[in-house]
Amino acid sequence: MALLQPTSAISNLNHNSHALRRRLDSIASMSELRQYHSQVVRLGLGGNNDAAGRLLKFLALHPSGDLPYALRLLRLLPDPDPFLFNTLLRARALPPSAAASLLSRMLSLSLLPNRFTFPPLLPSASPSPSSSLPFALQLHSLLLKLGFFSDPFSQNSLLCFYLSCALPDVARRVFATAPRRDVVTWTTMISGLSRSGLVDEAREMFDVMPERNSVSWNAMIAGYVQVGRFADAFELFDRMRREGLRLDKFAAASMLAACTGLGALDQGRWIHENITRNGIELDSKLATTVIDMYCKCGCVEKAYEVFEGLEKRGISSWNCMIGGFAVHGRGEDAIELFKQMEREGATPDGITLLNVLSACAHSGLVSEGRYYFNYMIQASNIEPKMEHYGCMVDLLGRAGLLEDAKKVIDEMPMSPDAGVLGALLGACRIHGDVEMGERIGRTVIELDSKNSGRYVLLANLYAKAGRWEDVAEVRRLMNDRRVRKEAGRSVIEMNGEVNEFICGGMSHPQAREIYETVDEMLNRIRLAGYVPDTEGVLHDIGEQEKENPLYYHSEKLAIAFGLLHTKSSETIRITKNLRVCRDCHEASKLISRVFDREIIVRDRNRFHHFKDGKCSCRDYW
DNA sequence: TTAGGGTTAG
Repeated sequence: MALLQPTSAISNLNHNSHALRRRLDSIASMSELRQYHSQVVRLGLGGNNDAAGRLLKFLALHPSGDLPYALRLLRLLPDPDPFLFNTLLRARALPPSAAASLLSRMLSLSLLPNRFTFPPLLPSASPSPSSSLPFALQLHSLLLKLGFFSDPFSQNSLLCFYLSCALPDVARRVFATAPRRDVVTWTTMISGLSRSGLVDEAREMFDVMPERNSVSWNAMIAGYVQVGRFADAFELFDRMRREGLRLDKFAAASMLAACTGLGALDQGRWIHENITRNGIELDSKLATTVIDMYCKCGCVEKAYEVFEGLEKRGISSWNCMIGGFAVHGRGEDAIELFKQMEREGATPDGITLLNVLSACAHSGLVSEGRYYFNYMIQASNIEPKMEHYGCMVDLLGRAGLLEDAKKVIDEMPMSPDAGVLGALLGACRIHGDVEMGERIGRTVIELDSKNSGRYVLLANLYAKAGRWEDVAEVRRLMNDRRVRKEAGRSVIEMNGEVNEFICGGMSHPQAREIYETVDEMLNRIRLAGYVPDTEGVLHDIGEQEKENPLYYHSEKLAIAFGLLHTKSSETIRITKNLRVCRDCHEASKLISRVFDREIIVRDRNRFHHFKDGKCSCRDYW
C-alpha cells in the first residue's frame, strides 16, 4: 500500500508535517488515536519514529491509553530509537517484568539507554526486593558504566529506588559518594529514611541540608505524621510558617492527617479554613483528607457537609464518608449512602463493601450485613478478601451468632489470619463461650504473638470465667515473650493544645485538681447508681482493691479535665488508643446525664456519643 | 524524566 502512495500526498504531508505533529500531540481518546494511527500508516509513516513516538505517548501515558497496543506498535517499528523505549518505560501500568524485557530488547538492538531511561526504569524494579534485587544491581552497574552517575535525575532515582526497597545502608553509601547533591537528593533521603522508620535520622539531614523547598518541609512533616509523631509534625509546621512558607495542598494534607491522628478538631478546622482562604483547590485527595479529619474528630455532620459540597466525588471520598458513618454507629446512613453511590453510577470497590459491612457490624444490622456480603459474592465483581470475612465474623459473632461466625471461617477459601480469628475470639469473650474462645485464643496468640491485645483478650476471657490460673499463665507467656500490655492513653484538645493522660498518671501540671474532680465526678454518679464494673481487671484480688485502677483510667482523667476547662454547654471530645472498657463506658453514660454534658469518645474502633445517660453504640461495641 | 498528600474490619 505504502508503495502506491501518490507522490503528491507525500509532499503534501511534508508540507503539513508540523500540523500533523500538533494533531498527534492532542489526541484525547482511543477512537481518535485509531483514526490518526491509520492515517499515519496511510501516509506511509508507519515506520516513522517521530509519528510513532507521539502515538506511543498517548497509548502508554494517557489514562485512557492502551498499553498492550503500545507494546505491539513498538514491536512493529523497523528501527526504533531510545526515546520510544523511554516513553513506554514511563507507563504506570507497565509490569516490572515488561520493563526488564524492554531494556533487554533495547540492548539487543544495540540501543544504549540514555539519561531518560533510568528514572522510569528503576522504580519498576522495586516492589519485591528479594526477587528484583539482582536486576536492580545490574541496572545500577549499567548506570555507572554508561556514566549517568553524575546525572542528577538518574542519581536521585537510584537513591529513591534503594530507599523504597528498604535498603537505607546502600542509599546512604550512594548519597555519601554522590558527585553532587541537589535539594531533590536531600529530600529523597528525608522521605525515604522516614518511610523506613528512621525519622530521627531524616530530621538530622533536614536540619543540615543546604537548601529547603516546600517539598522538603512537607516530606519531613509527613515523615512525622506517618509514624504518629504528631507533636513533632505540629512543631515543624509552625516553624515552616514562621520561615514564611505558605500552606500548600501537601502540607495541608499532612497536617490534616496529624489532626486526624490526634483527634484535634480545632486545629483541623483551622487547616480547613486556611485551605479555603488560601484558595487551595480541594481536589479529590485533599477533600477525602478533610472529610476523614471531620469524621475521626467526631464531627460526622460537618464531614457530610463537605462531602455533599464536592463537585466530583472520587471513590475514596465515598468510601471515607461511608466508613465515617460506620464508626459513628450510623449504619442506616452508611447503607443509604451506598445506595446513593450506586444510583449515581459510581463503582464500589472492595473498601466500599468493607465499610458497608463494618457499618452493619457496628450497628448490629445482622440481616443487612448478610445481604451485602451475599450481594458482594453474587452480584458484584468484588471478591471478598480476608478483611471482608473478618468483618462478617465480627458482625455475626458480636450478635451472639457464634456458630454462624465459625461457619463463615470454615467456608473461607483461604486460611483465616489472626485478625479473622481475633474477631471470633472477641465475640467469644463478649458472649462467654470459654470453650471456643480458648481454642481460638490459643491459635491467635501464636499467629500474632507480638500483639499484646490478643493476650489481653484471652486473659479477659479466662478472668470472666474465674479461671485465675489460666489468667496467670497467659501473663507469664506475655512476660516470657516480652510482650508488654499497651498502656491506655486518652487525649483531649483544649485551646489548640493537646493534653494526654495515662492511667494513674501524675505528670499533668494540674494533676491534683484533676484527681479531685474525678473523685467528685464518681461521688456524684454513685448517687445515680454507678457500680464499678471490675470484669476487665485481670487480677484475682478482692473486689475492693480491684476498683482502684478503674477510678483513674485515662479516660476518666480526660473527662475530668474536660469538665474543669469547658463551659457547661460544650461537648467534651476525647480520643483514646485502646477500646473503651466496660466500666468507663458505664461511668461516661452516667456522667453525661448527671453533668448534663455531651461526651464524644473515639476509641480504637469506633465512636461513642454519650448523651442523657445513653451511648450511641447502644452498648453494642 | 527524579523528591511531598487520600479511603481499609478487629
